[in-house]
Amino acid sequence: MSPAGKHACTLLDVATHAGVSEATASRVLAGSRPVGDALRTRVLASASALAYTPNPHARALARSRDASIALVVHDVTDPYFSEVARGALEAACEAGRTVVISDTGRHLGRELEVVRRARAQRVEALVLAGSGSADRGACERLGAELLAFERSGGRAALVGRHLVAGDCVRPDNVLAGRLLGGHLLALGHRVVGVVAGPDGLTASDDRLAGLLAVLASGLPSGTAPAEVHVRAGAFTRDGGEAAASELLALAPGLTAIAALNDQMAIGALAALRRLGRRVPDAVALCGIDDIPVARDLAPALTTVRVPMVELGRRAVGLVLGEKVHTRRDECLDVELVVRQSTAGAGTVKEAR
Amino acid sequence: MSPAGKHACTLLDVATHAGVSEATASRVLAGSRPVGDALRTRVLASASALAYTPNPHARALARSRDASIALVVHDVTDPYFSEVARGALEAACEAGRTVVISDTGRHLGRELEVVRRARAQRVEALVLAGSGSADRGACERLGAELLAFERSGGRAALVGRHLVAGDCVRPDNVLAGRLLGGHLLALGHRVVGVVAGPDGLTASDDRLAGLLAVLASGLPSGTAPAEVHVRAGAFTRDGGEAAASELLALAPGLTAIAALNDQMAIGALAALRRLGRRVPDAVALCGIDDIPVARDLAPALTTVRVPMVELGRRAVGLVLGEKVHTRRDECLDVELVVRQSTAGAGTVKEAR
DNA sequence: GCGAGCCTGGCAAGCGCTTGCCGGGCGCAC
DNA sequence: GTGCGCCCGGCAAGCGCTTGCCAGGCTCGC
Repeated sequence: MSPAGKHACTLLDVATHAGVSEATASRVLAGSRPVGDALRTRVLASASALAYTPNPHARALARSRDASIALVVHDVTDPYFSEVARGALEAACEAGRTVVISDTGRHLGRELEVVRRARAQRVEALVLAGSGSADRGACERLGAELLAFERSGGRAALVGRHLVAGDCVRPDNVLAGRLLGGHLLALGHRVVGVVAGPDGLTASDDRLAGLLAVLASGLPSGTAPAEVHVRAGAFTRDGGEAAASELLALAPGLTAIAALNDQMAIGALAALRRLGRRVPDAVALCGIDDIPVARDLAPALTTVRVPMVELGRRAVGLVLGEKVHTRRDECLDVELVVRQSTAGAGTVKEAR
Repeated sequence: MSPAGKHACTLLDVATHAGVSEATASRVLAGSRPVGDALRTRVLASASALAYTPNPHARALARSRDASIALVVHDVTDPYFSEVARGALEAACEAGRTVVISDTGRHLGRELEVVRRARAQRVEALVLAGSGSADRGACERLGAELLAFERSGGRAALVGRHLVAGDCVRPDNVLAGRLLGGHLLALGHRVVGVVAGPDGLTASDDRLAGLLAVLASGLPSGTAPAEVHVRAGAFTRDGGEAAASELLALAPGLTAIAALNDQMAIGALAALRRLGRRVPDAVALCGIDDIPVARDLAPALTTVRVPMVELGRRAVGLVLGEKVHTRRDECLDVELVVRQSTAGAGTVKEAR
């Protein structure tokens, strides 16, 4: 079938077949300039007759702008990131874009390198779903690189973090913290341990700020403030397990542990189990994100639902959407999901 | 710094700076032909002085071969696929390749389309980690497309499935099934429910075959065969939950459930919990894959460890490795991991 | 009725890199 | 000493597509 020499057919084939010039064919297919109806239909017909597929490299070269979007995550196997990636992939696919993905393995160096490459490759858009870093210097270098990327005409979006350049889309982290704090206070907890993320990450800092604000000041209903102990856990399961162990040693009297993400809550659960502290009877436990497996843990994990897929979709939406002059910052709503890990019989209860 | 007009510097810049022709510069950088030492060093020096980055599109266009590899998964949020993706990404990164990823959302149509696009784009390699399909027609079309892809010079590898074209790397699925069967028999289970994957998927069929073979014939040690009930569960958590519910209704007397992957085991666990059947006391439960969360479930899940990351790495290794004439089929070893979900006090025990 | 201006098609010059081919310079064998 | 062949550098022709510019024909205004 078809000439089918070495390549799928080229624009020239289409143009010839339709009896027009290559330029005209290009214009109708790209819609870059109005073309008369007669020709347009002829070209379109020829294109589909020949099953024409434009060569993306030629196009990228000519336009010096690649039509794919680069997605950077810290760890694909982390449910949070894979959900975000899922959303980004869906949106990109719907927009007909291909996405090149990189996994930094939580290395900042890799992140910088990837952004640099994205710039060199002149991809049209960049979505950074890495969780950021406390390292000022690294952040500045990354920011500078991102700025350069934008100045060279690319679009960038950050998921759940701020930088000197790029639009931002994030969950309402402060609210997430407040919700957890309010929930724990209302349940009567007065000594709570917090498994935080790495210092300096907006995601962790904001969640922590919201949580502490509520915990430290009590509820409007008159509920008294609580004593709080904080340990950082790197946002990973193992980090959470370690941090929870320390907390338990440090403050044996605590009746609740709030992990700032679900992965760490899973780790904390393991620590509690290992130490023989029953959840929620002896210690209540909660997380943030509502990763899919949260509901299948035993006890099912109380958490704050973060629209992870939507974060990914929006991020892609931003970088593909029309260019606006001000930097955007979208904040997505979150919602408390109460399950068994904070609701057991032994939990101290108070009138609401 | 540097001319820095619109683009990062080009090969021509390097050549000029080094005082050689573009062709020579190209050859030393690509190593496509020996070049005298003097020139070589000059060129290399200029390249690094100018921080030269080759334009991948120009290269792809000229070579009519893209240096990136396409990775296709059915669902990035499924831990199995994200682990595989992780391995593939690592390997690709080490080999200096970029990877463009597509998530088919478990739609066969998308899969076909993606392969087609990979061909049009002339990517150098394709890694298909989709789990296949029972739909003969779809498989044939996909196989044909893959064949065309290979004939056009691309390399393809399949993870955990066979097709008319492409190398294959997979876990020892039959062994995985046998291990589970042997384990359950040894524990004394004589009525077992099996939550299988979709019919027609090699991964499911092989696991099932291994499991049934052992279950139906007993152990060499003289352990008697078991009565088996099978229900398919689509390899998803929800499918597993539904299938397990059916099994329990169908054969209330079963003392063990073997899910053919961990996701379905998680679903089955939920079903058991909902029905008030304690695990492992009333019903033992086990899965296959050993996804990271398996050990954090309560009870921790007995399963068969599948080297998921390694599957991804190998797949990339195959497509990037030297071209050999025969189709390869790598089978990776698996290992039984016994945890609490089959080890509770109430489990019927027999001498080993 | 005629010129100004607009609309639309085509020409051709690239985008940055690779590669087939040519040719100059050198070493070697006879 | 001369001829042959080899090694390595350069020339230039693309890879497939986009786009600035030009020109022909049209419409419209005066």
